[in-house]
This record gives sequence, C-alpha cells and structure tokens, in this order.
Amino acid sequence: MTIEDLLHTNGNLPVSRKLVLNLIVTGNYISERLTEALKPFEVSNQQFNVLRILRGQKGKPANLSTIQERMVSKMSNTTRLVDKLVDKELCERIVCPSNRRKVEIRITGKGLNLLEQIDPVIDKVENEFADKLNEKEVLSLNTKLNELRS
Amino acid sequence: MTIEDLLHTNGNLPVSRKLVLNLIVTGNYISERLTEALKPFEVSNQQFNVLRILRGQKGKPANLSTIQERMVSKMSNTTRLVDKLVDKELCERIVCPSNRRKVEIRITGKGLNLLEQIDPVIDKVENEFADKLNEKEVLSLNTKLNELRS
DNA sequence: AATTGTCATTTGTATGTACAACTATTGTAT
DNA sequence: ATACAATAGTTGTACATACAAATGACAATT
Repeated sequence: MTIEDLLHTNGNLPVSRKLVLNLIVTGNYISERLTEALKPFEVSNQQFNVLRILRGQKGKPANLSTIQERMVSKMSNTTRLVDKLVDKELCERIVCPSNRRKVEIRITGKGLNLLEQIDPVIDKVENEFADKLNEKEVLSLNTKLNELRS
Repeated sequence: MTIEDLLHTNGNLPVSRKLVLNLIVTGNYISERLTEALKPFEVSNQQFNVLRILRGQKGKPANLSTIQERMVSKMSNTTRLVDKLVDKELCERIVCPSNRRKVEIRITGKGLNLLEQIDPVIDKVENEFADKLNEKEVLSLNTKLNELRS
C-alpha cells in the first residue's frame, strides 16, 4: 500500500514529501509491531532497548551516558527509565566507586533470563520484515538510509 | 554513518536487525529535524500534520475520525490535540448540525496563514533529505518502504 | 414509546517524555 | 589550599500519549 493510500491523501504529493512521510510512517509501523511483541513481557520498547545494551556490555557495567548514546531513540530522561528497570529487578544500579558522580548499571540474572525469553520473539518480527525484500535489497536499503542521515 | 557506528554497537548484528533499527532511527531522525524546523512556529509535528490535513479539506470540514485515519502518527487522543489547535485559534470546532455525535473541524484564516509561513521551511527540510539520493533511488526507496509495510 | 445496540467523541487515569534547573563530585588553575 | 568550571546524574514541572471507561446521540427493533 502506498503512503498516499495509507494517509488517504490526494496522490499528488511531491516525491520529497512522500519520502519523508513514508520513512516516518514505516518507522512508526515497525515500532508498533515491536511494542505489540513486547507487550506480553511487560517491557516497553525503550526498556527492552536498554536491557539489550546492558547485556551487550558482557558483565562490564554501563553508566547513564553510555546507555544514552547507544539508545535507538534518545530521550532526555534515562534516569527514570532505568528506575523502572530497577523496580522490576531487571537491572541494578550502584554508585561508581572510583568516581562518585557516575553510576554503574548492570543487568541482573532476572534481566538476562527475560531477554532470553524475548529474543526469539523479536527475531521473528525482525525477520518477517527483512523477508519482504531480498538480501540485496535489504543491504541497499540500509545503505540508502545511512546516506539519508548523513 | 552506519547504524552500528551510530549506536556504538559491535558491528556483527544480523542484517534483519540492522534494517529494523535503521528504519526506526532514520524515522526518528527525520521527525526530529521536522520538530526543530517547527519549533519557531510553536506547533508540534502532530499539530502541524493536523493543520495540513484540515487545509487539504479545502473548506469542507473534517471530523475527528477523518483526521485520525489521515494522521502520520496515529494517536489515541485526537480530541485533546485539536483542543490545543482551538486554543491557539488555528482551527475551530462546531457540533455537526446533521448528526450531533459528530463534530466539524475546520482550519481558520489564522491557521491558513501560519501554514503559509511554515510551508517553505518544511519544503526545505524535505528537499534536503530527498536531495541526498538521486530521483531513481528515491522512487525505489518509496517502493521498498511500501513493501515492508505490506 | 421504550429498549437495545452502535457510533463518534470525550474524559479519567496512569504513564511517558521534554526541558530546565539543581545537586553533588571531580578537575584545573591560580 | 581555594575558587571556579566542568561533569554526571537527578529532580521538578509541564505537557504528551495510551488505554479504557463513560457520555451522548442516533438507528433499528419490538
């Protein structure tokens, strides 16, 4: 379905506008599919993103600014996002001993467990998207998206 | 810049995940550029989107459900979004005389004026994106995005 | 005419997010 | 050592958003 049809608009939009709208709509669409898939696990997209970042640290703790710069959707309040994860005992936060301004955040066993449950579900969603195009198209799409942000 | 670099991740993500992350990140990126451009006019992305929808009605009033289905980012509370526009006198809302369940929303002169000021600014942003690719690439990108949502 | 169902919108409530101001700690220059 | 600036994170406040329940209006049936 074209974006014109999707937005019920009168088909004669400039191609630059179609591109912009299409990118936003498609990004939103994918986010919504992921949100749905995560719902049974009671974590938001952003919380899941942070958990994966923490797992990627492989035991090494992360501090807030590290998490921020790696997040898919930067947001201004990572403190309270981490609070939520701590409440759920999915990660823990301790004041960094060497520099008490900093904070050391690491994923807990419970958090790792949850991620292991979630992984296949998210993989499935991701593959369902990627499978709509052939491998060559996916690679070129990635390249073009990178160029758009440059 | 690749998404791996952007997210400071260790480069060996499956291509399906890269695609998904890239689409979300790029969509967010574009939304942010638009938000920035709209900031001087003190309207949000969504408010601007609704104003353009109303203008597209060419005098014919719109009701809430029409607006909803045409919005780029569907959201659950269009009532309060329109409230904001009414507060700013950019649109007006009257109860539909033929069916009092419905509501007739139309853009005001002030709203049309504002849009005319904003138009060139947004066009510029849109063109800056589209100009990063050649025409053929833009068209194929649009097609592939449509396929991803199918 | 009263009842039931459906529709379009609004409201309540909980949660999420943005932005700025603030606190605490550390680094640096005098 | 002291003062000042820079850093890392937290908190306050206002606003945005999601979801469900509620309201009010119309339509169909009896």
